Amino acid sequence: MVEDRKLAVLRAIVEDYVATEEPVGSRALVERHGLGVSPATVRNDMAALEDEGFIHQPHTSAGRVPTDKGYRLFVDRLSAVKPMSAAEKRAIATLLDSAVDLDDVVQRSVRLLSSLTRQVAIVQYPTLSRSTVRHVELVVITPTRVMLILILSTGRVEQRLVEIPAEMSEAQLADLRVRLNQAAAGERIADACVALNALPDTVPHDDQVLTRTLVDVLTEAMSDHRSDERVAVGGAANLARFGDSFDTAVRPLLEALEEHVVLLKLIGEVTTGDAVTVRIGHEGPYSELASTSVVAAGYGPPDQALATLGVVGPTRMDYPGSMAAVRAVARYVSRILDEGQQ
Amino acid sequence: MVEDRKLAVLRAIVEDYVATEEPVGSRALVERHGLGVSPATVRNDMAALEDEGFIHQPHTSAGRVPTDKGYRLFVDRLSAVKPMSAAEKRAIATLLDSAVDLDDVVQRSVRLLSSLTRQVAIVQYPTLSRSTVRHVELVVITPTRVMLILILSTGRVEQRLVEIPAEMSEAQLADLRVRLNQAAAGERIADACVALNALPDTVPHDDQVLTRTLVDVLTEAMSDHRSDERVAVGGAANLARFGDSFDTAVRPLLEALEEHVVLLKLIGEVTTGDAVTVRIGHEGPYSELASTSVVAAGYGPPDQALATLGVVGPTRMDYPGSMAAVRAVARYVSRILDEGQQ
DNA sequence: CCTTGGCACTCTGCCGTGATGAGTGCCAGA
DNA sequence: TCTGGCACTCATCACGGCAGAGTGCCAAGG
Repeated sequence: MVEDRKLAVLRAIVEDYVATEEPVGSRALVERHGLGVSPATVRNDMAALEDEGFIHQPHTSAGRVPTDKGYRLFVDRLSAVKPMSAAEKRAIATLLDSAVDLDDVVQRSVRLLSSLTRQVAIVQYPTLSRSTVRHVELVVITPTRVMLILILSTGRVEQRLVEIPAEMSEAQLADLRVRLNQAAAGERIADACVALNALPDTVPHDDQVLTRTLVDVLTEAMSDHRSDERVAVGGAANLARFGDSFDTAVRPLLEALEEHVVLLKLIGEVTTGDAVTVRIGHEGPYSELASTSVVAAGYGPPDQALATLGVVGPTRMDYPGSMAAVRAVARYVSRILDEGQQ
Repeated sequence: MVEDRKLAVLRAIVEDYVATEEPVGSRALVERHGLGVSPATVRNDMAALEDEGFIHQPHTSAGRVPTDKGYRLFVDRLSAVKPMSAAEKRAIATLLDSAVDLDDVVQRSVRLLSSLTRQVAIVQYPTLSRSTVRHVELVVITPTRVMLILILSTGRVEQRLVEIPAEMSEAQLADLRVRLNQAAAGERIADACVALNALPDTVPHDDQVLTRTLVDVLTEAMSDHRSDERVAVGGAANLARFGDSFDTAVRPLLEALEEHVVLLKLIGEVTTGDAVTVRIGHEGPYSELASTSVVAAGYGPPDQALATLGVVGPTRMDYPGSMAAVRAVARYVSRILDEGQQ
């Protein structure tokens, strides 16, 4: 079937171009892949593929390079996600299992992803919005200062130092601690905010101001967007590997890496939950990053994605490998977080 | 005085080279700086400076470029730390004043430093070793799991989830909390470890195993070197500005930025407390970073440096400006931390 | 109808050449 | 001690020609 061979040619072009980083010609193609036809035949197919917009030649008498559309077809129909080797799986498992806390899990994931894919890795911290409040703790620092500690189901801890208007007795403190936890513990962030804000009206008049102060700080801490926006980045050194496309890929990416909001938007628009999302070149939201691709996946409990992780690299990247690594890491991280949960 | 003019020539060469990034010749020198002598005279001085190893010419018939030794002389004797403008001072103050917690202070400092100097900024988190324990908190998560929270005087919070061998009553928990705090609160890390480790012997026999478990986790958390080694990095996008020296400067730096241990060693060997340290090119500990310089300063309470912050860039950098920015930020951060202390 | 070998054509990349110009070192004179 | 002059050295650039890779097209064969 002719159509089949054309797709085989496209696949071969993508694979060769990713491997060699150079435009690939018809001769090299038939030699390296056992296509069983002559270069001339391949040339005809290439001309057709070019007409359809899947490949493109930088100039007459150069080899062909896949277009974004070509990569898209490759990812959608021509590539199988290649399974991780047993050794890689073991490496992932042992590295992540020995993480001591949430921060550590995220840090290790970033390192893992970047070294597995030899690409820039991005891991979003679990978002607050979908997690629940596990505990609220009050600690007296000085007579007029209290440290407010908020522990969430994801393991994230937020602390705030609060100035209180007047001294407070141990009994008051204990009472308040109980009340705060009754209102918030076990609730989702949004629900906890509502419950907490109703709290001041239920306490003795003398405590109302104090309670209001604390509740305000708590709700601020919960809705603090900083926490939603936190990401970890790693593997920037891998950018050095494609020093050739410095201005089109390295520089814009370096700039983007500083802007965590940009990164979140890059890897963030993943709705499909478990599946791996691939955004190729111009498909992404930023025109400056038109020659980079993103491979990302959500992670978290099976039913709901807490956050996203992924890698960013040049459009000319090893998609099957990256997709496999991203999927594997996302799964393991989900499992780790799930275990830490109870 | 001849010697004086030679130094003036060196200063002019450094300033011009930093500004233009190109080897500077005798003619350009007398034109741009009012040296009052002819190019020929300057050439003689240059020849002398070259003999003494302060400057160097890439090839015959090229202008001169300062050597590391030349930059060193410039930094030590020829440059005054240029004071920050009032606007800059205000910007630093307002940005840092609105930080909400330790993490935020560090993050903001990194951003500040990198945007002030247009260089890569590195800020070490305050080290544990010199800080004191402010409070230890126990929170029951499930009947056999306890969240242990350690709050330090620097504002740093460490949390650990601990499996306990048997269920524990509220009373036991409260008792233990008091005991732990009596032993550790207010003490330096090292002293707290000693006191805590003596604790299990003083409690009723039934509680000994439990206490031992918790104490072990606490001491582990305190001596956890991860925390000593934490650094924040920012401004990597500024690396894009010297894309010319990609292989000699950008690539090694990118690689170093991943290795936080390396970064700590880079900015870390500062003993002088308040003063700004400059390490130029080969003076540093890593031969791969021979064409980069580090400007760093310790910060923390007046008497003791808690940690270090600084910038890394090409040897061809604006030393007076960088030194001023580093010093200013170090001072403001010290003040902020000091205020947060009480 | 598809495939194939052949052939002319079009580029890019590379190399050697020569001209240009910036910058130096040195020397003799003020 | 400074200065102007002069010969000299290199890097850089533009130019032209050459080799090589790769294509498109065509006519012949399965």
